[in-house]
Amino acid sequence: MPTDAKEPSGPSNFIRQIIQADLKRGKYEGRVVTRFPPEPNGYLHIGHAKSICLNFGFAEEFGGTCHLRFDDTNPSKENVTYVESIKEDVRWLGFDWDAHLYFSSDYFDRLYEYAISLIKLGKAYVDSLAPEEIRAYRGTLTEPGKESPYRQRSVEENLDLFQRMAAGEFEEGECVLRAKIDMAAANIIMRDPTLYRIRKRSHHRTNDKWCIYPMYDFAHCLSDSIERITHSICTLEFENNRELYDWILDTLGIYHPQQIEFARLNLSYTVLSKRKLIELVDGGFVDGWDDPRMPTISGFRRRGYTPGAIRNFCDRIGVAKRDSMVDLALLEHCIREDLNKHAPRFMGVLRPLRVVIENYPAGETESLEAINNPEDERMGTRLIPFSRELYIEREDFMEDPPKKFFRLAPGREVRLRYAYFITCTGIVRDENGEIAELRCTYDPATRGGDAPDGRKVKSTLHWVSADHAVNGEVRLYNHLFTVENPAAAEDFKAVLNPDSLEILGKAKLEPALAGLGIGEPCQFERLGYFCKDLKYSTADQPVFNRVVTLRDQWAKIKKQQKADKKQ
RNA sequence: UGAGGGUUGGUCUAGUGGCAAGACGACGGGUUCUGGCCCCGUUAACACAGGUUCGAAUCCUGUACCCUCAGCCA
Repeated sequence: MPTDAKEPSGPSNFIRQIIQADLKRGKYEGRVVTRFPPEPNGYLHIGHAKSICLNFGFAEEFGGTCHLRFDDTNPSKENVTYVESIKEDVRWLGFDWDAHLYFSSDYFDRLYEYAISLIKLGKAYVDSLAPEEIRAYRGTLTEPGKESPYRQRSVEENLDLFQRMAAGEFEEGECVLRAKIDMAAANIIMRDPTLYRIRKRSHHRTNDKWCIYPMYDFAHCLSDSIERITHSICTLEFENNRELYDWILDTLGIYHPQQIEFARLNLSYTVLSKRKLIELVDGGFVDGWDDPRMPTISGFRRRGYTPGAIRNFCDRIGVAKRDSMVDLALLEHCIREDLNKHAPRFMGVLRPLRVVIENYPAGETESLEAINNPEDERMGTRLIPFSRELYIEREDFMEDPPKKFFRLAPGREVRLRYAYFITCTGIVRDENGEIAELRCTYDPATRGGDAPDGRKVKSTLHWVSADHAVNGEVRLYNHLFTVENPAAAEDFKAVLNPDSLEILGKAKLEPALAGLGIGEPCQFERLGYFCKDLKYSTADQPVFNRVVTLRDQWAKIKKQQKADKKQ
């Protein structure tokens, strides 16, 4: 094994075992070359991240290389915008293809020559059947197909016709190049599959050089072969195509990588099909590909997820061949775990309730020291202004508190984090009878947050000094869908969660938050992790995205109490 | 009812003839200036039926159920 090999991440899996066995047997002379082959027709999502981590991960683990290859064989769907976004996303995830950036379209000349070789071998022919006829001739899952009347064309005629296809002498749909295999094959893929079709479209890289384009099955195995890939790792839906992958390379007698299939990722409460994601974007159901609710890499990035959390998630979900649905809770666990260790803490009040400390001198301000991250003392401390009028979270006060509610209530004493103990002495109501303000007293002896007499309080609240608060907008995100498996719904758009985005326009934030950079995740103590949005933040008003909530014991108790009441 | 795959706690994943393990979740407790983190504990699985074997999640046979394939998409 090469000396630069890395430790495997996560538990072992069947693909690693295949690679290890191949290495042991000396197959591929000890090389490990993988590739990530996206089609540039959409943005990358978390399912692609699994594939990226697998391919780049194995290459790194075994001291090999991983190629980034754009599978751009269909000019009617692909464009450069997608190429750029994909490169950005792979880089952001932390992977480096080094010099190995390729395009299937780079191989169009060689692919054309391989097609000529197949024709000369008598293994491919130009078929002039109409598309509907080809479908009818293919047979069904249980009945064999019929041979095309054009199947017996001579090598010379096929060569001539194929060259004329390439020269633009035929219209789209008039003819195709097909492999000559077996119209009665049990595997439908093998019933003379189409190799080349005519598309009179300009390609984003080869422009108007070609009007014939290779199909996936033809281009993919040959691209793998040309790049001397060793392990061609793809998803389960290509299992049936492996027979064709092998047939093309064997018939041509050229270098033959091994295709290995694994189960694609399914994540609860979201969809991971490119088609459905495009529908959400085009239908205006979300705010673009990078909407923080989207399961795209760019969506997670904007939401405030870190590459490390996503990589860790990919390691932990494992790889296997069975269809599965991973619980979104695992992804949330991964980002909490990362951010808990690394994110600086701040205080921010989402739904402000004004509090006046009656025995605190008006006009006075003092600074209190707060710890930036209790998990990492190297992150230091900061000063927070305190004054007579503050804001606390509306839900941290209840006039008539139920059992197990430890927070502020009339006559009750609680701690303001890093500040003082306060006791609620009165409620001020507005004309509608709603609670408009709280009157409290503070105990000067508890400065910093501890009582010299050793008395305890049941809870600690976050707060922001009214005069010093920065106004901001906060966006709370919830599951995009109301059901675990929206893909199984009759219409997945009908199960979109109407509450997936909640905008809070009147948040009061600790002044230090103004200095936080765009996209740097932080914790709002007791609430969750947030990060400043790169699209909507302005110089005078920051907009914060909630990455994920903190685990919330009280929310569970509340839910339970509500359920008990119903019974 | 053609072919190719699959089936281990609620979820994901190990196991490769010898004590069914880990993570997430859920539940309970401890600790705590975040009802966070951390710590401890509980819960809970080999699809089914036969067979081989001293011994089977693992090997064999059969059954059931699930997924993929009938694009000139990938």
